[in-house]
Amino acid sequence: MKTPEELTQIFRSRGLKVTPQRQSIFRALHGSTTHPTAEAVYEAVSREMPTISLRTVYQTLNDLTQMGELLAFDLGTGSVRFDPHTEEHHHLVCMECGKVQDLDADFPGVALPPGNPFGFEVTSTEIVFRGRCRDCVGAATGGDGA
Amino acid sequence: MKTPEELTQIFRSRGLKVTPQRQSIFRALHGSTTHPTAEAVYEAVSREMPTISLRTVYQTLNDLTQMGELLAFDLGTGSVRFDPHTEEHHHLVCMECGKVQDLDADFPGVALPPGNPFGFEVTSTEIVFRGRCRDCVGAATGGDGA
DNA sequence: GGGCTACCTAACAATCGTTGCAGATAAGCA
DNA sequence: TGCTTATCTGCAACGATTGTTAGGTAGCCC
Repeated sequence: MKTPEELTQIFRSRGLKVTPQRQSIFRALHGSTTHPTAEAVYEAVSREMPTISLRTVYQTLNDLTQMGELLAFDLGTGSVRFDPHTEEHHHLVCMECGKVQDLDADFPGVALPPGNPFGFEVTSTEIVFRGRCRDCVGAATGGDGA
Repeated sequence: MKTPEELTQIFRSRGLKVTPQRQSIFRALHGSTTHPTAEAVYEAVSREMPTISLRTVYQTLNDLTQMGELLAFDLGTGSVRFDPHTEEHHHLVCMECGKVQDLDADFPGVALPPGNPFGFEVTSTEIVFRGRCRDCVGAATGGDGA
């Protein structure tokens, strides 16, 4: 994720206005290491700007996504998540609590079979490991959730 | 996907009734090689049973999913898709038309780093190739969509 | 065949995430 | 400062899905 300052430059250079709302969203995203939903970003921003509307947050997140400064993905957890980490990487999805972790490992063997039998033009490859995160494993085997 | 006959057995053995509606849904799924939405299953079944309600289709699809006879997944195409192909496999997702194709290839190198640094317990691994399907590539490069 | 009970339909409301719209507001520039 | 135009906000609406209710139907077991 670029810094709020860089994003400000980018917005200006595209003729987009840099409003306090947008700056607040930039900061929220820059400080986030998770994969927030639009709702989560809205909550974070609301703390310093209580009058911001959810609509504006969606709008700005979509703008950033279209500009490639943010990735949007939907792993079946109910709502779209935004990822400030725009380089190709993979995900660990906990089926119990819905948490999503980044995985930066490289998987060199992952490519479509040679000859491209599907005629499919691959833009990005994502590996999703589903299962249970450390916390949920611990809660189940060790401390029985109490 | 098990055959309609097998599913009939399974339902019976669980004390669930095997109604014509359910049988029709079994058939629709068994004959499907795609990843239909609930709506698509509803349309297919409606052809041979026009009075069936969408509610019943949702109900039965959820039952099958809970029994593990069907996989439900959401790749960000707007609605949940059901996959009669319950063995581990992968997907090609067209970002243009939303189509989803199965990929049965095996990727032996895909596993979390040894030592399990994340404490993550993997249940299933899915690889999602995003890009453009044959049809959309063809429409863009060749016949300009006409 | 009869009875119990699950199941089905129909209709409607509600939920949730997300987006369209219209009018008010303010950023950026001269 | 003043203007132009992008942006913001609030609200309504949308699409997918589920809950509910009531009444009728029919599967399954004896």
